[in-house]
Amino acid sequence: MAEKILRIAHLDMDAFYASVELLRYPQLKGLPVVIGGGRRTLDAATDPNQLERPLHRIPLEDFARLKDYVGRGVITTATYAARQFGIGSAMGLMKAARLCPLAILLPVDFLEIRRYSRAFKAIITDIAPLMEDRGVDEVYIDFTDVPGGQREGGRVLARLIQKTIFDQTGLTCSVGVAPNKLLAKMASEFNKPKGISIVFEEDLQDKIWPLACRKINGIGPKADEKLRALGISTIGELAQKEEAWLIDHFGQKTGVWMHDAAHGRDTRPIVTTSEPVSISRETTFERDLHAQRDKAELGAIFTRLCQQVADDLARKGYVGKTIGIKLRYDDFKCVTRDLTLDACTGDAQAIRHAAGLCLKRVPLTQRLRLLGVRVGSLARAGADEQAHAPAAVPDSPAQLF
DNA sequence: TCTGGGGTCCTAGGACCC
DNA sequence: TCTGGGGTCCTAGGACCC
Repeated sequence: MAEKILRIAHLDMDAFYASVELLRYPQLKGLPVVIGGGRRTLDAATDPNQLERPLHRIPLEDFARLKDYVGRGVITTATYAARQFGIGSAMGLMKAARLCPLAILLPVDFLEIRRYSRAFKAIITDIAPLMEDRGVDEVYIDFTDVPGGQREGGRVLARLIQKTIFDQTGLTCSVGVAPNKLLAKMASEFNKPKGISIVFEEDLQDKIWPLACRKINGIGPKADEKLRALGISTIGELAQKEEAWLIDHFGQKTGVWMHDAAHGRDTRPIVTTSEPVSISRETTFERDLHAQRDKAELGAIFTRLCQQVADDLARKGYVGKTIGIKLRYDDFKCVTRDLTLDACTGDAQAIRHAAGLCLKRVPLTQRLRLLGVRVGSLARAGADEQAHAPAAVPDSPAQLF
């Protein structure tokens, strides 16, 4: 019997949002479909009175009505047929409408997405219990000690999981199996869709070094740009650099990490459970609002956000003691302020009060496009039942704007 | 006619304590 | 009265990810 080696898998659902929609609307296969939306699209999608969710043709000729409907929504995903028009994820829906007036718009059905997300993860943990949740459509799985996890480098188990997910949900996924999370994540992208890629340590030069640095999970647009400016565009080129040189240019921590990553080294374990660090709610307004002129509207939104955060905390069973706000101005510049209380709270009024104090520390002459409320430094509710005295200062929402 | 929402982690400076 | 550190907490901003 061959020696047991570390086998870490990264599983990524193929076009998850679009695939879930296509299960419901198979007649849309091959058509340009964009999935996403603003508040109104989402309201329509979750309206229990609408038994059948409408399919919306984007009518270019009625731009005003469309704008009113999709607002400032962005695209979550687009089918391949839509991508051919230049439409892509995170693009504004209005821009997409211009690029492809006949595209079909589907609101994201979050309940359905969550249902399928839970379903495929349950299938995985039934087969391989050590799973790390990385969002709705991605997980890491430790194959090392699972039956079949060592056969063909993990291919046999990957195939079993793929097939079981497909048989039970109709959805497809791609899997990469490697000695660690870093390499597994890259491997899962090699053969999309429905791909399986097996990477061993000795594959580093052949399979990893030719890739762009941007393929490393953790190197984003900024770091990539800086690397390019230094004449480095592939992982292989990055690997040629001395660690000390990278530390000089990127700092101690990032420099060491980059050097390790380029050589395929990653010792992060699979994390099967984790506690949240913060819980927040934010909203982009349908139009930019002014602190003075739109005082009432902003005040109402602010109060609603605080209430939503309080509800989220209660539902998840947390309280927190750092209350923060986030503002985005009409020029997209962003500021945050926070305030740490003496004790944890989950109370909407207390959150509203603390957030109000934060708001007073921020310039409010410019129009706003987004407002957010955050609670951090979380603790489990009821862990210590210290009665948090409600602030003596009267809550005065109207004065804040 | 641009650009969502919900997160995590890191850095860096200042306060404050030992 | 000059010269130190280290450690922790708080705050603000930013990069990055899904």
